[in-house]
Amino acid sequence: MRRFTLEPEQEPPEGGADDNLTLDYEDELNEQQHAAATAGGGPVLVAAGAGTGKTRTLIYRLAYLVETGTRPQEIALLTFTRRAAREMTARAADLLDGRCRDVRGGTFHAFCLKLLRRHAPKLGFDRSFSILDASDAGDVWGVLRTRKNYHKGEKRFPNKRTLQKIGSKATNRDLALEKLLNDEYPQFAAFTDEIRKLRGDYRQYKEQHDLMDFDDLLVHALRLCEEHDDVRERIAGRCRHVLVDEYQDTNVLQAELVKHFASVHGNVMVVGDDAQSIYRFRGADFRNIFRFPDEHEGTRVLKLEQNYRSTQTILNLANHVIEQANRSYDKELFSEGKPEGDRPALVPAPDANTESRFVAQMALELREQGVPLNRIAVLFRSGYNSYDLETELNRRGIPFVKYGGMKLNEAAHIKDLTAHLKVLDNPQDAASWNRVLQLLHGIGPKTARDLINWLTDEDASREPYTLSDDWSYSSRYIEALKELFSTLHSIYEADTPLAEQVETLVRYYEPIMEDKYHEDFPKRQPDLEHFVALADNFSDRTDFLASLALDPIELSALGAEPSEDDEAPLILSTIHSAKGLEFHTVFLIQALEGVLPSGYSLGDADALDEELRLLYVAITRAEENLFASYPMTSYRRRRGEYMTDPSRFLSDVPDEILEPCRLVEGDPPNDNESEETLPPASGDGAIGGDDELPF
DNA sequence: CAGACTTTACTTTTT
DNA sequence: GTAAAGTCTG
Repeated sequence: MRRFTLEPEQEPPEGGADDNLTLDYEDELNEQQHAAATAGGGPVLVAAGAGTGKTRTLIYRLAYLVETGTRPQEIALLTFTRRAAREMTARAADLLDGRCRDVRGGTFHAFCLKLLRRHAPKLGFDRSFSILDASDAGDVWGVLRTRKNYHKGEKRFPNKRTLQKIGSKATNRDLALEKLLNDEYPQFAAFTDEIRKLRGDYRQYKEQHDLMDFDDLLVHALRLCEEHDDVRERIAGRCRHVLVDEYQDTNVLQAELVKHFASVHGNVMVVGDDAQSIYRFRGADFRNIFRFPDEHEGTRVLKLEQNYRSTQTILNLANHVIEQANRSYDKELFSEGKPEGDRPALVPAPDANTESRFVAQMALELREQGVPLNRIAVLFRSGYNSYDLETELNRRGIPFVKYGGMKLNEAAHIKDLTAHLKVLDNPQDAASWNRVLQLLHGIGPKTARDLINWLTDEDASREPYTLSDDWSYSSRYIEALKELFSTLHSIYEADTPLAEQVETLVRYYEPIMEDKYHEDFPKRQPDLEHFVALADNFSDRTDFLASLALDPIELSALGAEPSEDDEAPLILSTIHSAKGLEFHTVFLIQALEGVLPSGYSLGDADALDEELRLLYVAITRAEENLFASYPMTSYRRRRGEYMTDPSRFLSDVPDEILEPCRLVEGDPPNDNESEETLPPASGDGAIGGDDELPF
């Protein structure tokens, strides 16, 4: 017999021999960054303060690994958003002319999805299982809740949305239902047994119908690793290096997953900042970052401390704010190589619209000074905090994009349309059938339920999307149902490209939408076209639906497609969505008690601390200027106009750190520097020449 | 039983 | 401004 000898695989050279490297890591990075980027194998924890070049370090880390012989496919880069993953791999690819492009990366959820698509049968699921987003999941809870008639009881039973939240929290925090209910939902503690039963039903339902919600992606990936050693080894074998960004925002499940992914090669680097943990509400636990060294033996802890982003005056405020926390954070940020800068300003405005005018005017002034609009961000706690500003910006024709608002797939008409696609993708998906059927005239909750029972009948071996003889349809809806089925069936049979399928559905759905939303049909209609265009980027329906769920499109970003010569837009963003980004100037609006900190957090010290960290994140986004503003009066439907209080986190900050300012209406008078002037209150003709800008 | 209509309560942040 | 629950009518 002939023998072949395989040459041993070439081991990547460990650091040191930097002669062959194309990048000068020592020159491009500071000492601490360099240490992190070129660290050898084994577990490494990088504790990085805000603005210390964390992203830059990770990018150079990627480049370094690839340059020293790790194949990009064997690097797993786990980030918090897809945007972050894309940006990072693209920037690393730029450094090494494309060589980093094949790094495997994405969110935990997306990464797990890929694993599960491959291995789902081992867990009793079909490979083509569908994904439920939070609202789909809520719909399933709703179906089960009605089925059990819990809503008819004497006392108020939690609604489907709340049930979904409760279930998800218990899963993500790995918490007993009873404890969660007692601690956080005492008003529903009496229903513990019912909710537990319902949760069992929910789990069973998903298994029977090949559905996974967001949490299941983590839970089942974990099961895969725990119950199938061979699979775990195969997966982990392909993770020669695991890199995790924003580790302070991982939950218990994700921390476990990281351990499994690194279980073969043991090369895992996590980067994070406990002071920036802002996802407690979805089960994140900043303590993960402290536990990491205990869980991974031989962890080296590296620190990034020098801040390159912000001026010292901005950092003074950040440091002062974070000191108010119950827990202490050991990092004191100091600025490196930046001028002192202007003091951050605290700007009270008489009302929300004045606040909006202030922001709009300042943004335009900065723009005149040569700061591009997309280097200016307006940050706020919740999506609705910017409504007034959006109106004001529209009125002035200032272009903007908003992150963290309504998503395309959350709009009712898009959900209707997607439900049809889901039913095509998975005829067992009762929640989607429920939505689809109830769009038809003559079908309400009861009829829909009966029809669904028949449609999703397990042993039914009939051709899908066809009517059956042994069912008595009412004449009330039979015509509509026939049309629905013939549309679905034609798509099912024809196997046309996805975009055409969607096109067909749009043509079917449009009249229904016109009827259902006739008052704002014109506003919604363009979205349907966008949706078709979106589908055109995918060839596989299941992929399209998964991407829609895991990588939702900002509704506002769709309307304004960036044509080349359009000016870059002003950035409006929730603080959460602004994580990891930096801007020349930051306006923090609605810095109000009850908003930031949110009214929901007031009773709970831990929750309050998280609100404080949120403020800290907002402040540390700013490079040069920071304006925190709030309206002194506000308006709410029931209460009418009322007086507000500024955020407790900002009201007691010494003047040397946060400069109190005053807004003055009217003509620009004296040169008092602490006063910003506004043009006279609007009305149509009142806008001065300064405001008529060449947009 | 569906659907139009009314009343009521609630509305964070994201994968 | 919306979604869920309640009420009335055909």
